[in-house]
Amino acid sequence: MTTVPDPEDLTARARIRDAAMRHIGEHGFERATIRDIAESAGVSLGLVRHHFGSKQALREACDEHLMKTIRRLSDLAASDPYGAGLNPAAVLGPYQPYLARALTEGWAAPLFDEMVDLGEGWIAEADRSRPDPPDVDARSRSTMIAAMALSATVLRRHVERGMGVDLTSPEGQVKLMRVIVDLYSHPLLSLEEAAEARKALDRGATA
Amino acid sequence: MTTVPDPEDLTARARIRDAAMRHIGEHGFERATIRDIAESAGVSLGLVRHHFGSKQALREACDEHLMKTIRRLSDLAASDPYGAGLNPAAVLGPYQPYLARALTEGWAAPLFDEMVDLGEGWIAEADRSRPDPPDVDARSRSTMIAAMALSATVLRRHVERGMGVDLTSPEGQVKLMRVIVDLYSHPLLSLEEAAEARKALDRGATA
DNA sequence: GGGGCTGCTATACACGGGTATAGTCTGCTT
DNA sequence: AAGCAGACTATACCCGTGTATAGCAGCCCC
Repeated sequence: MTTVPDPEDLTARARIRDAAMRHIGEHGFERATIRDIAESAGVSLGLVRHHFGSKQALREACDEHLMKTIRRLSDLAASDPYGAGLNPAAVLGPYQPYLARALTEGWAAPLFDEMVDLGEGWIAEADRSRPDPPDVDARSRSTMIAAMALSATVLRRHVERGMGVDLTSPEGQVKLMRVIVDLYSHPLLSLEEAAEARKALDRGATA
Repeated sequence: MTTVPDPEDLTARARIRDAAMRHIGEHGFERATIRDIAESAGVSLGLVRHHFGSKQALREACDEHLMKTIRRLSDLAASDPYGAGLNPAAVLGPYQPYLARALTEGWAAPLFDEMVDLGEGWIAEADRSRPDPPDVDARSRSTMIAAMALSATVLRRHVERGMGVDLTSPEGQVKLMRVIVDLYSHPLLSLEEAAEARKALDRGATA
């Protein structure tokens, strides 16, 4: 998107980082090998170590780059209220697979927390015009909303199969947004059903 | 939950399988070693191979066991409408980490698809009492709902951090359910906002 | 009671892959 | 011109881990 610069123009260090993000995104951290990454970047094995020191450090550099990129893109998307807000994944483009790995393989906690922070303020504001009092704190709700928003990214393969589209394609993105807009504008539970469910929980029916 | 049988009672084969599910769930398939699994199960390295043949085959046996367990539990939970339906994860107990790995590391597609199937019928029924016509097909919506329902399982660590609870504990489960019930009974988008968002999508504002 | 099966252990093999080291080339500074 | 630093390569090391083989004990069955 937006005319990616020719790989030849990038420094070797950047090429290695990008290759690492692709490989880790596709295969996961363990299965991604430094040798494959080096080959993908068109450099020798030793150069990877020269620039990053270790595989762990390479991963951390990728994380840092991801954070920086996401922050930049989310600032950019803040001006487009109905575009990116609902589907943060849409903005990430090629970084999506890496993000999914980062989230599910344990790291990337700060990124998730940042999303929760953002949503928390958003929710607190929405609560002011809400008729009934919320049953749970805004932060917990924001956490679940963040998790749900990321579910399409994290479970991308399954969602693509279920919806029959390629989520990296423009059509796929539009389809996904339509689904999300529809779901978000129609409650899955009526207020009565919700009240009943809460009662069941109050009775301690967890077992 | 429900008085787990004493590990000593289980056959070695079952002990190995259970240990594998724990280890893979905790560390992922790659980082889980056969040696550690064998030690956890209190058997020798060779016995694992004797019973399962290869690491891949061991994983497949775990998948099969997971499927069987989930089917059994979901049948059981079908009679408890407000209990498990909203939060399938609640039912899985110790199998949750393995399920998360299975979903994010590529396998377990049939399981996800089964959830989508189940939800699709559920949604088709709900559509009949819906005032406005749905914007997208039931299957796509069911897919996203399934993904969202699994997000707490897949992103468990992050959700726990955000909500400040242990999701394996009864209190954590109740808290999670309360959040979900609240979110599902209150649309995040008003119908006007949704209409506006759809318009924006119609105009092709994907970029 | 010997043959053969199953459950199980111990040990060895092979290799992938992260790490480490030595060395070359280029360009810049003094 | 000397020399130094940084980018880069080639090669070797070595440990972890999946896989394979050989062997042993108990048990059933004719």
